Amino acid sequence: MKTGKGNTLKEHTPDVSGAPVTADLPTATALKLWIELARAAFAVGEISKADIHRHDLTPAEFGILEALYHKGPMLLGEVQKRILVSSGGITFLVDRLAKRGLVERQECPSDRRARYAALTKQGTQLMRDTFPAHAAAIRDAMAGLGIADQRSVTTLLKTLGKEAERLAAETPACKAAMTDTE
Amino acid sequence: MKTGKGNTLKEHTPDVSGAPVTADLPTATALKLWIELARAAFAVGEISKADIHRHDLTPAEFGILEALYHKGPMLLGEVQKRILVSSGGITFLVDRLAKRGLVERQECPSDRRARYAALTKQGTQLMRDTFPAHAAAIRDAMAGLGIADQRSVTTLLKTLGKEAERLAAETPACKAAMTDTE
DNA sequence: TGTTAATATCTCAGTAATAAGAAGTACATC
DNA sequence: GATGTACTTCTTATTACTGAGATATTAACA
Repeated sequence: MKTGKGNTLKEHTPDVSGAPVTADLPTATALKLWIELARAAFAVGEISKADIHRHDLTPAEFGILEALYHKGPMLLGEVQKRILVSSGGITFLVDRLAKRGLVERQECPSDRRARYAALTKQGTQLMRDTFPAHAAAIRDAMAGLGIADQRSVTTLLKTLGKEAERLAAETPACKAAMTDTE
Repeated sequence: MKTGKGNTLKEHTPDVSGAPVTADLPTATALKLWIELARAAFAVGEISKADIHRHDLTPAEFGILEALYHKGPMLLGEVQKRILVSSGGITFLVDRLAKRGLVERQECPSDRRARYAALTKQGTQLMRDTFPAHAAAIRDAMAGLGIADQRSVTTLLKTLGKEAERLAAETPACKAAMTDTE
């Protein structure tokens, strides 16, 4: 496999010789969860990425197309928040999609600084052709759990994610990084 | 996270105008789960990354140090499988850590192709100093859920992840990528 | 009005990583 | 032994993206 962006981090299980790091129970529990969370997200991400690469797109590019496909034209800043890239990144990515004729920029009548990104006919067609198969690949990737389990994990992860995002937003070091994308 | 590297992907919720993509129930459920899985992993990854960056390390570098700290000297290939980077990546990362005096290469007596990576005294000391705080940061990141919920999510994600990895391993496009590290 | 701050996008140098393949080494089978 | 295959690390070129700052516009308020 390859590591998706910054997506590394495995095993923290404290055991072996020489270097004792006996974590307390809440910490040990959280570390185990982090391992499984990272592993699961990575594995599903690989499946998603493999499918996306079949169309010569990066995950970030596909994220943009997907957002525009489902929500219609969006301001660049809105897309940026949604797919979580840097401000430079969204410009770069939209440029590249525009060069391929999948996306176009449109002026914003009420704010001359801002630009909309919108799918072209070709871009819409591409998504119409490819999204169902992509969704099916994700569905298959999740097939280890039944629907009921998937629902409960979703609920719990939503709670977990919200709190982590809240915490990240007030962590000094993250704050700088997040204000850019959030 | 990062997916990093490649860890993007948000919302697939099918709604809006013009472009109908009404997914069936299992697919819609899986897509919702994927959104929350990616968001949660990303948010926790950001917190982890912010902590790691305080020591001027990348997540991948920290992953190596962590593995060596807990398991002792390992073959480069073993480390590579563990932290999920490419074969070139592990060479690059160990080089960089070696330049900083945190890690050293050791010959393998039984196989002259292979090299061990091992923490230096300085590297061990660094982990001793920084790992507890890092573990605490992860614990706080997970604090949105109680211990019992964390345990059940861990169990479910383990099942999910195993199946996704199994599936990825037999998906042609992933296969090539996986054989490199797994 | 003029000044200052906040927004929205863009530019560009820098970087962590990947991908593909080279080189050396081990091993199985003949 | 000789030969072909598989494995382990390293090299080199390329890439997708970040981060810091530039530019242009809007908004806030004295």
